Amino acid sequence: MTIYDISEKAGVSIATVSRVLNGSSNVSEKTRKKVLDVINRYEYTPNAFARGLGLNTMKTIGILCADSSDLYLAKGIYYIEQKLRSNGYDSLLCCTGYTLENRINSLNLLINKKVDSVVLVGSNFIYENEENNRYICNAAAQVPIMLLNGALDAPNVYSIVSDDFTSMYEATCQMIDSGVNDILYYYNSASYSGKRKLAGYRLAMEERDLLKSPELLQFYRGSHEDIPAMTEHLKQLHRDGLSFHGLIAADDTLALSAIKYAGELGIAIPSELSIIGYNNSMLVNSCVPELTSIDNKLETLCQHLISTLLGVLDGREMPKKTIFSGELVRRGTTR
Amino acid sequence: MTIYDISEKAGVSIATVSRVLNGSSNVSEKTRKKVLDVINRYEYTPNAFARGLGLNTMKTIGILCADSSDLYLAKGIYYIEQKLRSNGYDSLLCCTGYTLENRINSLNLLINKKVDSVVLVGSNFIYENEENNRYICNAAAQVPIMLLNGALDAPNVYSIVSDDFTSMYEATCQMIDSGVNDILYYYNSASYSGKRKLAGYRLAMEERDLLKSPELLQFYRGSHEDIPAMTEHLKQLHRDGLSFHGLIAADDTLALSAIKYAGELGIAIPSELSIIGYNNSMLVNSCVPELTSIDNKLETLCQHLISTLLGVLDGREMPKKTIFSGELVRRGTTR
DNA sequence: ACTTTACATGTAAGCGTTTACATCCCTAAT
DNA sequence: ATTAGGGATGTAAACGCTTACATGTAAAGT
Repeated sequence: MTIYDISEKAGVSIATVSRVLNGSSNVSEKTRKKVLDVINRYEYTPNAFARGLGLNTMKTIGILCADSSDLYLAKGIYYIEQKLRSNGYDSLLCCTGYTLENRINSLNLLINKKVDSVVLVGSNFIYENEENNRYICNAAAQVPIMLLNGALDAPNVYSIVSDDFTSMYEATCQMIDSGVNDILYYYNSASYSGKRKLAGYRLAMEERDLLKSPELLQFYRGSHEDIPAMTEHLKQLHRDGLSFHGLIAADDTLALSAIKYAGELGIAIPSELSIIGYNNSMLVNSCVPELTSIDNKLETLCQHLISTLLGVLDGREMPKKTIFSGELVRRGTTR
Repeated sequence: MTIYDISEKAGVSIATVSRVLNGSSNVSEKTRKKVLDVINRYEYTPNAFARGLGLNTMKTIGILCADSSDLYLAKGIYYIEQKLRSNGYDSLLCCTGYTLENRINSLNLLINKKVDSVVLVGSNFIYENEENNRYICNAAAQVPIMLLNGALDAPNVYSIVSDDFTSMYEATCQMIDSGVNDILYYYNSASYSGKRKLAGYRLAMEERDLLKSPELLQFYRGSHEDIPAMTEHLKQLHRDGLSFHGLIAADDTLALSAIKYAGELGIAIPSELSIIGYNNSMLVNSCVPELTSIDNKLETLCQHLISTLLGVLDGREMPKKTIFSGELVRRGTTR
């Protein structure tokens, strides 16, 4: 069933059919009805390839992320997908894992698929090394690139970020003000936002001259899902004699492992150990006591990302970088 | 940069360029090299639309799921996406939510996008009412449909399911054998696999005449992420005087809420309350004690789904339904 | 009544591939 | 030397749509 069949059955030319298909104004109400009628009767839908060839767009946005099974990224993908769909766009998902080469390949692949834009979900896509970010700039030469929680100052790339630095700074200050001086920072990522979070903690601690030992910065290598391994890591630190009465984690899973660690060692929360997580994910309610966590307003970020994207695709001038501040949500793991 | 530019620069016809692009055999090694050289030098990539128009396939598989932010579904999507990519296919993701109308729309949309197949992730897509499943059959008339954890006997639809019935039956038997007679069944979905799980529990209980009260079947309505609400629900049951020394949950989140419930009421696990969850997700390690849970081998299912799909696309005869059995992974919430 | 205008519709030329078919040239068999 | 055969290459038609341009028609203005 092609546009020719429809035009024939409706007794008009293919141009007219195409016009009603594309909502062109130059069609009389009568013929529009007639054509629409035939289209519905035969359940005709235009061939997407041919349409793409003609229009050079498929109303599809590429989504690139490291790992769609990550709790936080999955949420981001979900919001973005939803909001795109309600604006008439589809999304093409690519999970790249964490190697640069795969990322470059996936990005090119998406662009070859003729997506109208690609949004990079998560800051793992931004590198310290300028050279490594060139693949993003190359891509941006073809289509606008949207960065969720990552920032890069380059033509045709737009960044939507949460102010992780300030969130972490303020959370640390508040924990210090509550009377905790020896605060361990527990993190597992050296990504763009990972660095910003760390910097926030660091500033708060250094301002008060509390960052006495490099041991207070603890990096966990390993799967972002492997809570037992994280717990074990903390227990090892304990055995090694490291002492801390506060723990700030760069992710809720890390914080959760701290709760387990405390539970297994009989350390009381929050009287002997205060804990703050990050992301305010569903995990915060899964534990006892419930986890104090920083909410970085993912849905707001996504909402804004999509409206920026739609603006860009519409040819409007849009802000290159937008920053949203987060919020500390207090629960049982802090005083 | 089109195939014409390349053919010109390489001094051959577009047909030859197309042949090397598609790995056709009828090209001399010398010209193949020459053309490849030009292609690489100019970083040419064929236009996906034009190619699609000619070949009528885009090497893209549609993925339909209710909610990609669901822990379990997200994992499934991840595995499928990975395995597709490593076989040269891309994936187009659609989250439909839980209404039939949205599903029908999304499915049609994917097919209009000319995907080569669509895989439905999660059994929420299968309805009791035969009539409601017709949308799947309609779709199957166009492209093969793959069902992950849902089954439908229809032409051109292939089902890959875990044997939730047996897993649940055996888990229930084991809990009974461990000395627990009053086992609450806690569930939140009446989907295809939801029903099968329930039936497994039911059989085990009824065989021993232990299903004394309908109160032992507790349905939780509400967000699959809202653990506090689930916990509250259980506490309400307790207040209402319902007594149980075992709880089997259709999902780990539900089981987690039971752990919280026990914690808040000072009920000892597992001596006073045994708990079994479902999915063996990352949540099982996030709590104290760690959660005994049924692993339904999601990765195996996905692996199998993809190889079946590739077989089907390859024109081979493939099994219409494949069943994998699960496994009870014992941890601290059971004796 | 005749021109102008504006709107509705049709015609045909792309868009960038794939591929059936035609052509050419070279090798090998007679 | 002649010819059949086959591999390499080119030509051109298709794929199904969009859209600039041409054409036609009816209402409005003179």
